[in-house]
Amino acid sequence: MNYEEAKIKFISTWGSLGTLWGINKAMAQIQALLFISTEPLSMEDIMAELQISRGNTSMNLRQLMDWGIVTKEIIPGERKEFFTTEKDVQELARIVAKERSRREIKPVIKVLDEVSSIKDDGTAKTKELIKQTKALHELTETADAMINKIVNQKQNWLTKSILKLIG
Amino acid sequence: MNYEEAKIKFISTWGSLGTLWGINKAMAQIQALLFISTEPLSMEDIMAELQISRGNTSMNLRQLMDWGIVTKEIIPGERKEFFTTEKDVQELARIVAKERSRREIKPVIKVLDEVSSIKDDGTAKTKELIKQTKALHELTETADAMINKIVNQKQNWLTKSILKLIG
DNA sequence: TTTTATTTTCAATAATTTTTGAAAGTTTAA
DNA sequence: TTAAACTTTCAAAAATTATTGAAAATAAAA
Repeated sequence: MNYEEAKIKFISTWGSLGTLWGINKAMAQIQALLFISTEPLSMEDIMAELQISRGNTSMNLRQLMDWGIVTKEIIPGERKEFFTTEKDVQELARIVAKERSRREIKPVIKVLDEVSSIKDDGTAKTKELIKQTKALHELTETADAMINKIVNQKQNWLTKSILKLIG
Repeated sequence: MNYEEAKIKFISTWGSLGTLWGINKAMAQIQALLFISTEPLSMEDIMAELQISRGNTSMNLRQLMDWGIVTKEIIPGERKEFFTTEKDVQELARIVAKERSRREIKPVIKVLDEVSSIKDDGTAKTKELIKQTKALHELTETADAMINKIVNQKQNWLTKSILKLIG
């Protein structure tokens, strides 16, 4: 596998993994492209590399900036805008975890809390609903807290020392 | 909020959260319905409750069984098939984590390994591709191992004692 | 066996999501 | 100013994904 092949394979794989961290294909591919690029890229560069339209590029770059993953670079003497992505994988994981928590998990925790707090009317089905949604509430809250804690750690959790700790 | 309202709210919220754990809306809603039901439900029951077609119900039940989340129950004297879901949230988390790892994360780790192993031709762009995909490979592998370890623990990680440990 | 109940399959349809491209908007330079 | 370079917006089109429903398949009962 040469450079070009590897690059294409990486971008397309990372793109289809987008769903796993809650973003769409084009968005993930733009991020992937920037992630392995040695210098900032313009919209033209991105359009050409990924063969996508101007509108698509513009909208997805905007979303990536909303997430805080991509930033605009001002290059002296250039009129075009250039873009870069966060290059540190750990920081990237931190941002993604925080955003998903805020956008998706926290709202669900709220609903689970509301639903599990209805008045117990004594019927079996109400008891079951309360019991099960309470359990789900606790699970979701703990998992959310855990992920944020791990990802926000100052020390490098990638060193796997933490794995031993948990084991 | 009364029982009916709470039930509807729970099912629809859990359904739209489906994407977060990688399954579609109907699939998540069927699971949610079974999760708060006090007894096994037939296909008819599910169709009526969720207002979805027979084909849809059949296909999504099959998928849930493939995941190992839902099981068929034989009820003596009944000709219809009945279904139940795993009721323990911790076990549910274990199954979901294991399946997602197998279906989605492991294949990505493999690609990242391949891509990061290309020959270093000395150019800056190749060096960057190798460096960044290596970092992503390590991140993904560690996160995958960590999640599986946490979720497979015998002791109840929901008790939050583990949170203190990590902190 | 034949009939009846039930489930599965799958082509067609519907719903949703993504992408395009051109007009409108903005910014910089002359 | 005005013009040129560049970006954003958004309605329409394309692509993808989910859902339906009826015919085919399967299983149980008569």
